[in-house]
Amino acid sequence: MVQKELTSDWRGARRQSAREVIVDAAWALVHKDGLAAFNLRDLAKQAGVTTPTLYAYFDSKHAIYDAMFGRGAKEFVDRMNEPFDTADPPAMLASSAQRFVEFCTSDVGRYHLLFQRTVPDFEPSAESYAPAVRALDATRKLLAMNGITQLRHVDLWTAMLNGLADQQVANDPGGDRWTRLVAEAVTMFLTHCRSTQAARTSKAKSRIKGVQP
Amino acid sequence: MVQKELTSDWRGARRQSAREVIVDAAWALVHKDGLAAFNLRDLAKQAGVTTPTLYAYFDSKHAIYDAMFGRGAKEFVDRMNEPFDTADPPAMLASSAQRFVEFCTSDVGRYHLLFQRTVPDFEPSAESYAPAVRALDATRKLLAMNGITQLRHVDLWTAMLNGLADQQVANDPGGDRWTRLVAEAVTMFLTHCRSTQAARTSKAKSRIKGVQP
DNA sequence: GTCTATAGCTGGATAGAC
DNA sequence: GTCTATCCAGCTATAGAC
Repeated sequence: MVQKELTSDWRGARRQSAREVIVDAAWALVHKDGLAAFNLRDLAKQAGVTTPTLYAYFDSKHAIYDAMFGRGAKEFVDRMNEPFDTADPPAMLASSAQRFVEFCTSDVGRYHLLFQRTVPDFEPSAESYAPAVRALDATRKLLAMNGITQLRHVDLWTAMLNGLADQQVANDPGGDRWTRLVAEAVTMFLTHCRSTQAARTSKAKSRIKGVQP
Repeated sequence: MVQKELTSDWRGARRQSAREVIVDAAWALVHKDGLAAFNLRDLAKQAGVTTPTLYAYFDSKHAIYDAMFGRGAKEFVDRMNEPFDTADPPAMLASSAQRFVEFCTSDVGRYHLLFQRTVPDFEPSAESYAPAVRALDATRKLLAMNGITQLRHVDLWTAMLNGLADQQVANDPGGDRWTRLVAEAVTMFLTHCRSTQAARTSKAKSRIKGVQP
């Protein structure tokens, strides 16, 4: 029951492209009707095949979720790694934040699968998850460019952006009540990190000079 | 098919208390196995009755969700409105934030039903939702005590706390990786609001004095 | 009101012909 | 590999006896 992932021969290539077609259809359905309504009968119809044919390419529904997750994670890292139209670190960070929230709110089903883990008993495989890790690394790098290296602050960053996206999706879908707050949130965050950074630095200097607070 | 809500006579009171027993059992199950696993067979067993008996007290599964939501919302407002052990507005706000995140993370199923709306096609009735509105009003009042009255800032507050709770529940259940950041987040938020408040005030003063920036 | 029994539906997964 | 046909599990909801 092992899935062939090889694409070295034309046989594998055909198989792989057929899998892609199915994943295309799956995302089209989820985008239209939401993740909760997703089922294999509708998927087969959308892909122009029958249910058993799906099982020629995937072992189970969860395997399809996994392929969908992989696709979504790849879209995510690709979007987050697109070049910025500025070299100013704070501006890049703000851009990145905008991208993140826009990515989340532009496809609610994708957001639920990738970030909310709303599918019972589903966990992505390491392969599918890998791109998401790369995206987080890119974010960490961007934060570091702004002098932000503490895990505490990285976590605060993800929580803040996730919260904005979540409120937008849950309470004002299609609107901009929370997305429009992104720039302000970034400013708030940067100001805060700089001030605590400054405090730490001056504390360190004081210690060096032997001064007690 | 209308549910009797009257408790004026002993008949209605008995009925109401039977409903409470069922809702008790429902929450016990959800607390144990999660919201996604919740079904009526298990609920009947837990409540010590059979499935049809549930329908003597509720019209549908959604009606049970609604009663559960009402209970959860009441717990929420009760917890949020407990007296604070301080009269200092910023300290009260910080306490409130701690309470909120602790409330969310202490029962994941409850968090999903109340705040994530993860049940397909379920929306709480106005009656069940009412306590949640009162809780948000209380939060608004607390923020106002700290000089924060703009809708923008209220929304930023809810997004930030929701984000912290969500990350905690989704990525570190049972831990404290994000909950321990609450105090810092509150400080960041308050500092930010004060500074923009000051900017607005001085801008207004400048306008009065006829000074251009 | 409470039970036994079951209808009726949905949806994942498979057998076997072609 | 793809189909038709079907199985089977799990679930909400109801019929009818007591």
